[in-house]
Amino acid sequence: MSVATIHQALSGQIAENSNVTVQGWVRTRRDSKAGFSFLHVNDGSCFDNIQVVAPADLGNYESEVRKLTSGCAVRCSGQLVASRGRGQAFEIQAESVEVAGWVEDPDHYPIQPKKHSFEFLRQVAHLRPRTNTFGAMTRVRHATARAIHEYFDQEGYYWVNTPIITASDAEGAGQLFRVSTLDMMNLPRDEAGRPDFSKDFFGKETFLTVSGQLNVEAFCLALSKVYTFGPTFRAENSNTARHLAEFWMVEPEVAFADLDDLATLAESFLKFVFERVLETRADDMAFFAGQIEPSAIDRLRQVVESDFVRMDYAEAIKILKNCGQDFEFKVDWGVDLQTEHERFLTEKHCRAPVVVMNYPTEIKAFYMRLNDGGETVAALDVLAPGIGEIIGGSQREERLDVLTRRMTEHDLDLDTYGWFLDLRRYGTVPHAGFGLGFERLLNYITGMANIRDVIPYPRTPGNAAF
RNA sequence: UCCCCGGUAGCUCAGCUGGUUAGAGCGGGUGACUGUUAAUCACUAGGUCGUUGGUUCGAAUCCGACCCGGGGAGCCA
Repeated sequence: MSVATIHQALSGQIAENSNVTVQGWVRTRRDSKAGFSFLHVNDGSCFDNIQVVAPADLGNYESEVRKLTSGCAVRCSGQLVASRGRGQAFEIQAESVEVAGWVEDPDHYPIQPKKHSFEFLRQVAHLRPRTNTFGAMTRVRHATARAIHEYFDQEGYYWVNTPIITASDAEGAGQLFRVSTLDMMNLPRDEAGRPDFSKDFFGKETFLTVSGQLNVEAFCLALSKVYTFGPTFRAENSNTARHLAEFWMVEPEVAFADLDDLATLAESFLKFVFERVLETRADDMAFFAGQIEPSAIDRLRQVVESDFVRMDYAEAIKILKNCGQDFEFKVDWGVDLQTEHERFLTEKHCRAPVVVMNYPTEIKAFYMRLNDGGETVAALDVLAPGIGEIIGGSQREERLDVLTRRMTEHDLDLDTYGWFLDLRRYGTVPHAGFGLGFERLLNYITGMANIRDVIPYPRTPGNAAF
């Protein structure tokens, strides 16, 4: 009697009429007076449950099987047979049902076979993996991460694990989480009375990273094609469906590449990932399209099949000014595009993903490459129908004198970033990269509305439970 | 951080212009029925109405404060 996953049992990988054992958690139980009970069991290996038919002549039928409720852990052995009922091809005719773990106090078990609000499920984050939605989310999250690694691997990129703890603030802005082992009740002080970080663990002030980009640039200028994929931290007091204090970010960085090369990469990357997820998690995507967001599958297909439109920021502004649409935020050259503008461009004007390129210098970060004339930098945003910005990136400033000047303008400490400037001193080349919020990508793929529901344990202001 | 909305049974909610013992569906228990599909039917248990002050003869209902949750904005990925 071999142990099988429910996926194996249901997908025809196991010969009909052979004996199998499945292990998982009961979703529902229905009793039939004809002399058996139906157990629906899920082990997370696929979206579907397997139906176990438990006959009344099992030794523990009255004492145990008839007392099973949602959430009980069971080991079921028997013959895998063609189902006599509708709704599933195979089922297990049980010869034994062993209860591995009971549910204490079933009428208070939070996960019932019914719809729960996502707000409620966040409060039981340790049990929500047992729901259809979070099972599907977890598998799609995995499939997406895999697709990302697979894409970069086949394109010759190396995954670089940049540090989580850092002494530098990558963007010169944004709130950071402090990392310290100092005794907060008894802080060592310098002469000015300020905390003396030279006594801290690293001998200086340190934080959790807000981006791996600066660190990965060093590897880019040696290994040519690299990317980061890891956790990122922002201590901003943002309370929205799109922000987390701890999230995962993907940041490819390519040497000998310009902004157009980057736009090409972004397009090919997104298409590959969407296509792969649709292919590998068809069951879960069907669930998201059926229960969460009707367009979930169609809009991914549309991105895969469409040609991305490329336009300059200046052109985007011109379109928005002349389109006759009344926007809440006025459009003019020099302003950053609001979500309403981005969505107009991608959903109404182009009806396709749009890459907006060459933004005003003022509204972008110091490391982005200054275009001729200095008015704009070589930055791009990829806008997708239904969500807006999904990727932001730029060609990097590779010229030492220009970068030094811009860092000074942004009030950055040149000593802290000495190593970053070194990269422009020794064999500098044009290079470019982008950043993609992994959870935002998952929101887009699954149609889940809140970013707190596409990460196992969301960290947001005032909430680090579990 | 700002602006709105909400907190009533294990869950989803109704009740809220103040007035006898606070309701429903689902879930739990018991029974009936059935190769059932979130089955169906009957019965049943279950609530200090977020906390705390106040107004009142009387507060789930009105007012204040606080706590928690959600939506929107800003910031951004």
